[in-house]
Amino acid sequence: MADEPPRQPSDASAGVISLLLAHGVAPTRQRIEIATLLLERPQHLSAEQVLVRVRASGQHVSKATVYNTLGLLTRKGLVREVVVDPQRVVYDSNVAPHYHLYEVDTGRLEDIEPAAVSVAGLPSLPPGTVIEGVDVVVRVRSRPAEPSASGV
Amino acid sequence: MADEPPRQPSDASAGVISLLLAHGVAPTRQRIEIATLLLERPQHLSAEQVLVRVRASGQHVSKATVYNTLGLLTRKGLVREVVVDPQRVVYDSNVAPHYHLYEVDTGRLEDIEPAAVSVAGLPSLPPGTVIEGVDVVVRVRSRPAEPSASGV
DNA sequence: TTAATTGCAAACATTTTGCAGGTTC
DNA sequence: GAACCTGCAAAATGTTTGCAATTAA
Repeated sequence: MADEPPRQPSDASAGVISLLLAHGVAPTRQRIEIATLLLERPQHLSAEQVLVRVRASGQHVSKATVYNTLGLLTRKGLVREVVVDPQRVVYDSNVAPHYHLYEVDTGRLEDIEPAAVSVAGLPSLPPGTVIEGVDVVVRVRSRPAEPSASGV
Repeated sequence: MADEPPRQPSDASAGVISLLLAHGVAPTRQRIEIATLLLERPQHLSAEQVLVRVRASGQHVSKATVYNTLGLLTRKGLVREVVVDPQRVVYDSNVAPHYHLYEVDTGRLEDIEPAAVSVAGLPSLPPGTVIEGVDVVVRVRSRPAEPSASGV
């Protein structure tokens, strides 16, 4: 009843709304905001980073809603959780099959094309189980291993 | 509790003590206890599980010491951290190259022989970096994929 | 002795939860 | 109008840290 102008979906939002609907996610303002931000391009964001960016864009979203939404989007297959750091879940907007390269010194996470790695000969699975996914993480250090005895 | 006999290193402890010394770790009672428990056979234990088992064996070890020791043993190459669950680090007493199979429903973690999987064609690494390790985690679900209403 | 190690509890960071109030269809 | 969603704050992990007391070499 208030004379607030109705929210006009932008082009980007329109696409995201369709996507959310297609995946059975009710497109609320917060979810649209979060999904638009994440799906705009392939990237890796933590919940905290999502919160900061959404707020930076002028919208208000609570921390709880960010967590709820990221969990929902993951369950619905719109984003993917990546576990490389034990203390922080990263959400990957690239849900196509691919692997990761993780720089342990900097925390930088980078996609690896699936073609670049071949995983073959998977083991016999426990009975009654199916593969949900195969995660490959190449961990790299920024400095070459230094010999323990002699310096350079 | 008073007239507790002085702790005599058992055969197992003797081996562990040598191992600790060989890796530059001062063999204190707590470290011996934790290392003996972990290295007794290939297994995956969380810090909490280590704490419970050490105490079950009659020794007292504080939570802080368990965390400190597990971190130390990891740094010294006696155990390996496995990150599959974002909310819990698992310590693997098998430091030989191998991969993991993770049952997401039960939390069960199982080793996969490296021969069972082939990872080839690693990508070009960022300049100045070296591979620290390649983690492969096969995630399986206990139930077959149920058909979703809409295609993926 | 002397330096390292332990234990306790408080601090911390991340994520989850309960519930009142708001929004949507 | 009914059902769902959001926000706030408190709770629930899991892990780290500060510092005094203890232990090992």
